[in-house]
Amino acid sequence: MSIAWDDIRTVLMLVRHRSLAGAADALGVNYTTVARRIRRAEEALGHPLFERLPDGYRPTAAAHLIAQHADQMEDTEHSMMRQLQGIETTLSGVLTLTAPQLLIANFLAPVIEQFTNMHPNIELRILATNTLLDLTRLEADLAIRISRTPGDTLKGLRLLRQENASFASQEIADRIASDPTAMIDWIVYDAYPDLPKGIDAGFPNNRVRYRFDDMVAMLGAAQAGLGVVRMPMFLGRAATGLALVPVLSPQPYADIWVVGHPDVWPSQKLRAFRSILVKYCKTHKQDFVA
Amino acid sequence: MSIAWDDIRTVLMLVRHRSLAGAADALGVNYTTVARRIRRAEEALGHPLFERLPDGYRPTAAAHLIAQHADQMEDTEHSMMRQLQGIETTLSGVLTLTAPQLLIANFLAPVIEQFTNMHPNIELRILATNTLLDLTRLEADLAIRISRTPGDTLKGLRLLRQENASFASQEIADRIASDPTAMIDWIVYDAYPDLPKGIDAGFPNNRVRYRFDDMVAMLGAAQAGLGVVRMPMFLGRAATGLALVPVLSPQPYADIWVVGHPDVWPSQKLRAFRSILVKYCKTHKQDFVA
DNA sequence: CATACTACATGCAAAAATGCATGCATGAGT
DNA sequence: ACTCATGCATGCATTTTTGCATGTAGTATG
Repeated sequence: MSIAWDDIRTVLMLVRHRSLAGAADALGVNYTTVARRIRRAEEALGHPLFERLPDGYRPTAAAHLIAQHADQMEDTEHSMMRQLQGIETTLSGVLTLTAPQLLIANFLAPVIEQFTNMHPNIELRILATNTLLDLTRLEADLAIRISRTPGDTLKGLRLLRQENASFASQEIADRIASDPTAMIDWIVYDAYPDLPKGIDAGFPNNRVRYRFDDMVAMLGAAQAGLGVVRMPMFLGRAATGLALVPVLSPQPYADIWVVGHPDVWPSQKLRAFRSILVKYCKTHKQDFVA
Repeated sequence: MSIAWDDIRTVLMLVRHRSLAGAADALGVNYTTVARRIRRAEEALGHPLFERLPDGYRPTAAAHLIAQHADQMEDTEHSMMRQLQGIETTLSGVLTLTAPQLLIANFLAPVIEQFTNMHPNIELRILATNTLLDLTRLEADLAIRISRTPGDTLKGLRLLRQENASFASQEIADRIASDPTAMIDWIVYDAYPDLPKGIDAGFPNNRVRYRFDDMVAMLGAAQAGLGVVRMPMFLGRAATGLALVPVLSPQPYADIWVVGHPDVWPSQKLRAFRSILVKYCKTHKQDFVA
């Protein structure tokens, strides 16, 4: 009566995903393999672990017990992998980075290029995403985040302070300049559906015209001349066809941080990347404020 | 960059046993398999884990890091296996019991027989040993131990209080009875090399004649008429050819306990065994005291 | 009622992992 | 110097594991 560690992990995944296919995906194997490993585990333990119902596998109490412990084992594994990364000294292998897509497209691209040129043996993997990835699980080694604080248990470095302002197409900008009292149409972010605070008293007529849940889309809408958007300074400047409009005076916005798990932080690869990143940010500070 | 859990376990075993063959034994595989799994792990991590020296594999820092975490994972696995045992309700499968050899041979045999008759589907595995097995690692499910306390973190039930006395062959017993002042030869246990305390004043001449490190051997020596041995009441009575000699008056000795890990303790199989065991002990109390 | 979809079982061929036999290097014992 | 034991590498045959193709049951959907 004993069980292979790989099979423990398979039970965990099946409990977690509730279908052979889901578990198989998570494990990177075919779902038939999952079915067979489960059967093997059940035989090894002399204990049924799942009920085979017409709509899927349903874990028994024993399976839940296993999953609970396997969860702990997985935590330990992740901690191990992070620490292995942390003691890594060679400048080769993969380095995974995550950052907001707009920051990559409009600011970080040169950093990435410079890094890959300087360290051709490091394969840089970029995850452009808006959701926060879990650095504890090593979904990424480093994350560049826009937030007021670095993560809870993460180690972080403040790269830049930045400011917000209002931007619109050149045409709209001209119109506002010529008649500040005309109605100004705003494009706002879904999560903050009201008019931005701090609109200058010289522009009395404002209304929310569009609400988007995606900043890329808002940028496009502004470029197409649909209205005024509040956005970070660097973005308004970098995006073609947009002009600063003085409706909203520049105001501080969430800082830009680079964060990582303390375990992997000391790795040479990460040091190398941070050094280039920090240098680049220092020389481009002025792009982020008025 | 990731690693199979079975390979983590293999690294652990190789760090622990310091040779392919040792690790292979522990894992129940051929040593070439261990070598290949290690190579695979190194390739997966892109990291050497062992130096190949002429006299064996020597773990690198990374391997030690892995072993350290794998150790934790193993603890979790053991805890899992124990709890799985604990929720077991079927009266089938294996039940592993450990007890001192002399207790099995001279007292427990009927319990074992009765149990296997009542529960023919349970395969009873008996480890007759003097060393303490690790119940945390599930080397055994239940242990019967002679000691003053139950184990530290173990759950225990006191089965019997017992007393010691002095025994010898009939011939010696007769000689002592006819002349209490004649020299009495003692056979003592290596760990307590002096004459036992509490020898009755009526027997003034005593000396240590033999020292053994094994109780079975001492028993044989006493039966062969080499001298007087202090031993538990039940043993002196059960062993053929021995008679109680009044040199040492009966005195309390370490109790007999049945102990187990709290996780596995509730299992139906263990309950069943304990119930037979306890009943048997109750009806045989008198064999253990004067 | 036909249709598509999900979730799984099963048989077979391909791929991977394993065990075994053989050979080499080193160190200990005689 | 010779033998033996330990510890490992390598090539090959076998076994095990895996993936894929096909088939079935239940469940929506129009």
